[in-house]
Amino acid sequence: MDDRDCTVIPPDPLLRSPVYLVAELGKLIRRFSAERLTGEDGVRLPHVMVLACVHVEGPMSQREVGDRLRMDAGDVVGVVDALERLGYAERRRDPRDRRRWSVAATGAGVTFLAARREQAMLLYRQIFEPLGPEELEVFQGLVLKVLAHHDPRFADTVPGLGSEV
Amino acid sequence: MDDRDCTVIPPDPLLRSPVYLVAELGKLIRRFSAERLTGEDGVRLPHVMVLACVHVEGPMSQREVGDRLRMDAGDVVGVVDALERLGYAERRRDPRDRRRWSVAATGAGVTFLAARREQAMLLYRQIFEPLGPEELEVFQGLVLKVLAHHDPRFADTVPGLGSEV
DNA sequence: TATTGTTATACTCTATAACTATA
DNA sequence: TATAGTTATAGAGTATAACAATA
Repeated sequence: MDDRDCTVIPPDPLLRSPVYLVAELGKLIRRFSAERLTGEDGVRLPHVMVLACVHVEGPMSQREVGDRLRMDAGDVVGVVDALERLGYAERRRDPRDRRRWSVAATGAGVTFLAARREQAMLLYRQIFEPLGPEELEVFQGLVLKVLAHHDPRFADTVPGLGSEV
Repeated sequence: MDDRDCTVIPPDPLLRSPVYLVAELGKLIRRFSAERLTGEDGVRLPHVMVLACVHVEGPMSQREVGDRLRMDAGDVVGVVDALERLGYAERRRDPRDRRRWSVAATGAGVTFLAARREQAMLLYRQIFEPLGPEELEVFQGLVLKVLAHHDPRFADTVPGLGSEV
């Protein structure tokens, strides 16, 4: 048939273009996350990200969470709603600016995060398994270089080491 | 509190994790494509990919297009519908196996593709502008390594050079 | 091969409330 | 004060991508 007729131009430039490859890698990550990271409670990657954000960097407004994680401010609302329903995070009015809600992780949230973070790290080590530590470092550096070029907010993200989730 | 106990790393590991970085890069690419690649006729990236596929590799069935581009077979149907409406592609019986439909690019499609491909290449050169040719090569190699590890179909995609769209 | 429907993500638009700054 | 402008949150709604189920 014509599936494998060893064309003179064997592969296809499309299948090696960085844009296509990044899209495929994104699919792969989403599939992995959905299959093996989504909890019974409906907690998915964005929830873990937000929770980790307010835990690692301390309580902050929803707007700040959105800025940090490059999430739409409106979408943060829903994620925090879910986290609050689960008792993993809580909102308090910022007494200094009552427009703001300060989002903080609760004790239960921290406990949950510890377990889920382990799970996530294991998962992502599996995804990037074929890359050695130096290669992973190079990879992160290259992606950061591209991102920082288009979004100055990535510039202050020092290209040092540290790959958790 | 427990926000800042076990962490000596100031910025935030999340903001440098490969998973997060890939997701952000995906957003960037989608934003660029939507802003500067979407045609008046509603032709978007998937359409260009499918058209390029049947042009570069020759006519093939929709199922084969889906396999090549890792697209869902059902989604290919809609894309080919649109391409056919625009006169850029056509479905015809495969003369060698009349049970099969084969999708082929029309003359108008090839003309359109040439222009749009130029546009796409320019766009993606801009996205990956900060990377030099060697760096881009390394980047592609690393992504391919990860993909091939999880999807054997990427294995035969030789890690040679060739970054078009 | 085609149709239909579901889900997640990213985004837009609008409304409201609380803040800031100025007349 | 009073007024105008800005910001944080919230909700509704849209579009796309990826996929499942089925005809």
